[in-house]
Amino acid sequence: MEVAQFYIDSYHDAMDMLNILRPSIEPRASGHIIEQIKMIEKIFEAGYAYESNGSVYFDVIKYSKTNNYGKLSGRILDDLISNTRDLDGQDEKRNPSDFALWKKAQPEHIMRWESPWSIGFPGWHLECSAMSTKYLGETFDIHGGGMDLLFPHHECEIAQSMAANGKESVKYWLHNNMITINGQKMGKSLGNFINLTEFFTGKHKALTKAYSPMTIRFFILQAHYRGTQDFSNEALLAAEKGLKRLMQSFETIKKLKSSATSTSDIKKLQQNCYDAMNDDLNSPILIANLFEAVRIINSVKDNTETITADDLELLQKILSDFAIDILGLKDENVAANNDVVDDLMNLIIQLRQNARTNKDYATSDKIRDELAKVKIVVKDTKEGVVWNFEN
RNA sequence: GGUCUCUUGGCCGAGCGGUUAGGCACCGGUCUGCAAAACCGAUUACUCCGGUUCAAAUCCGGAAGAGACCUCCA
Repeated sequence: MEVAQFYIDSYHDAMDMLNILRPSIEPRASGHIIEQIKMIEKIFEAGYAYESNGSVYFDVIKYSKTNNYGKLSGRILDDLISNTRDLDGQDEKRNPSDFALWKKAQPEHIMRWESPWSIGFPGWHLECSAMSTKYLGETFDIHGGGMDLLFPHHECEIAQSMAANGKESVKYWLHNNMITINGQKMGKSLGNFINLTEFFTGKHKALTKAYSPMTIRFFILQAHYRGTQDFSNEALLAAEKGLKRLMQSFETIKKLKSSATSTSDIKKLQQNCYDAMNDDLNSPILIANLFEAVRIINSVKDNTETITADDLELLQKILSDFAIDILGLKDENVAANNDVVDDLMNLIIQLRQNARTNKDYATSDKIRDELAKVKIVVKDTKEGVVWNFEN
């Protein structure tokens, strides 16, 4: 339990940093043994379970006579039977494709619960079916998961729920694909495994620098969830810059002035954003549209485009709705929420401005360079000097 | 070995038969004391070989390469 809690906590920490909302319920399998035993009993009553040597198995062959086992993963049962490898302990099953609902524990096994069949533990597909039924009902809308769980895990879930409840449990399945590192799959055995904390701190030999949680989030959103995605320093660097440009537009838009006419079709842009998300959550297309918004914002600022007050409001809403609420991005810039820092910076910038007025560029450049070393960026814009912390 | 998926320009990544995806990098320009930021412009594609079609990155067949699953770890 202590080990599990450690990893649950570090998982929560990482998810919080990525600005991922916490679920309302995070049920644990070990806390739902009773529900799982009850579900096995229901499957028994339906006639799709059998006991063998203290363990209970699901009769896939019988199930497939009236149901399509393999419909989610596109597998054919006959192929599965002929291609199953010879494994130890298969002799308890009537058929190699049958899967465990309850396993009798070996003497050394640490998971031990009482059940009508033996002291043991539930089969590894069962907890998902039992817990989802308990908290979401016999039928619920969306079931997510990684592509690697598609078969056999999710296929078995479908069969179990169907057998126990007599109806389809899930309306839509969402499977996200795997990630690769420099074109190679990420795997502990390959030694190229990078965890989130290592991304955030940059402490990994494959990383040349640290990448902020929002950079990672934005990077992931730039690829479609169903495709594989390749991590590399170059790609992460590109995402970091792109995100910076996107977030900068949030500041820029606040200062824009409206005109009598708009040179861009903002309503069309909004529709394009909705269309992108409606097309199987096509976040890369959505982001492309958001960059169109950025372009418009910057152009209005540069007086090469104009925008009406209504459109300006709509544009602000688009950014807020799609970038913040839907994509879950947030501004990571450290604000100067400290009056002392503000006063000091104003003083320094004043001194630098004096030097510039006197054409003492050696001094003004030195101030800028030295500030850059402590991660403070100074920019001379038409509207005046702007400074902020580099994150 | 079996089943399935993928292969896009320097990098990442959309695309589902005809229309500029987008981001980053690079090059030229505008602006700037310089830089940064921003804007404008240019350039670089569709693994290979056949086929279907007026038209293919997109459909079909084949080859090569990569990946996932085929494990009572969830």
